[in-house]
Amino acid sequence: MPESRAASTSSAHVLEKRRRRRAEILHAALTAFRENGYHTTTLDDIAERLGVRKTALYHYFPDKESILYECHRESLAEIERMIEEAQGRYDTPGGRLAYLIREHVRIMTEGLEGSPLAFEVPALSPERRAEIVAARDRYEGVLRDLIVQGIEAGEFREVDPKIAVFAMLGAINWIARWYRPDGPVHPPELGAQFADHLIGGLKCQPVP
Amino acid sequence: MPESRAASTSSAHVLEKRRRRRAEILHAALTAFRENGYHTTTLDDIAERLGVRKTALYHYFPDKESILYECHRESLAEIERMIEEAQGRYDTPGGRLAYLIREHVRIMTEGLEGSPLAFEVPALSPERRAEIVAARDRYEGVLRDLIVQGIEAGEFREVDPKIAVFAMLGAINWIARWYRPDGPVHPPELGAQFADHLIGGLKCQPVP
DNA sequence: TCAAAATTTGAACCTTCGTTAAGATTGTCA
DNA sequence: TGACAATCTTAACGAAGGTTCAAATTTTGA
Repeated sequence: MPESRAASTSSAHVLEKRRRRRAEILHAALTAFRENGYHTTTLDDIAERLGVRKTALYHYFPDKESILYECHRESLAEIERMIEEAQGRYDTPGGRLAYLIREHVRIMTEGLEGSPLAFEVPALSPERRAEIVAARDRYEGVLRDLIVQGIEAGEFREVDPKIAVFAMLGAINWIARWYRPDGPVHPPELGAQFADHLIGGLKCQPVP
Repeated sequence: MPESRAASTSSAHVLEKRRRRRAEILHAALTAFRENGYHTTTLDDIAERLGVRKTALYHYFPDKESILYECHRESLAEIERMIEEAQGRYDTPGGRLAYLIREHVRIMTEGLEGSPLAFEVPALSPERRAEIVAARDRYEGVLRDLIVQGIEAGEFREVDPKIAVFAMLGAINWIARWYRPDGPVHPPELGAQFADHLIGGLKCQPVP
């Protein structure tokens, strides 16, 4: 069972090579999942993108769901890194929120890393789903807190923070559905407009 | 083949009964699809919700995909009815847009009708998918036009209309992912806040 | 260069689930 | 009530695709 082999038996070079191969597989899988969804993507599909037979994948992952799971883990790691970065970086809640939106958009578009996190969560086993959902909830909590702070500071009007966060995350996650790297929309402008749109909507009372 | 039987052979009463049963099946399927996704939902799951064996479903629909397809058709009909209603109803682009957002939110929450339209599109066959996507594109075009009009009228700031529409639809479609009829969020407030948030964000230049 | 480890392959297995066929039960209506 | 349609059930099929396994091939490192 190569999957659980102790690191001590292999040289650093071999391990590094293996790590890279795993990353390649994850990337191929991620793209396939994004294009066709988890369930309609077969292991053959993923293997074909790598010029290999599907059984070769079992040398790196114990089963199909684990591939999806690792995609989720990577997304979450990226999100959490982003939250770290945001700490004490801007002095207004709106500023921090704008930063998070721009970064999240970047993550969603760069390498499409955030895509599976947006969809395909129900495909995971209960335990893994719980883990992913818990992490996602933490992130939502961070956003909610920023909105509450913005309201208290008078920067935002009084909205239901929970609903506002759902609106933002919906807009961002939906990117996985329409964005294409070779399309006309470019990530930086996308992030900027999303930040303006979603945060502007919290600041201004629309006239009825 | 009861699926293609001519109407003339059956009485109005029988046809009406059959129509209601079909609606029941669609509703059960819709709920199941929404909770677990199309692919993880089995015909047994749907049948169980109706207290019936899965083969009974074949008396009403030729196959599983057709059930999903009919869900989509109903969603689209609802959306198109909504667009009709909006015609010449408000005099500013922002007003019409706000109406559409509120109504779309209502459709998404009432009976969860809009849910499958939001997700599960890739599960359809190419022909059917093309049909659904075309209708969805028309809807997006309506929204885009309203935004362009709003910009020209000076009601909105200058944004990329396409991106703005994706932000709105993302926020709205995402409702299917988190909204629960027995949850704390109530549709009318949800629709109102979404309209304020998403349209307010088009009106006001956020200070950086 | 050579033995051991790593990687990939081909073939077969097995489960799930959509689907079909034929018959039983229920409902309709003259 | 009786014939016919409508509805549902039981049993079984078959294809798709994830998984296992033993063997072949390639790579590693001394």
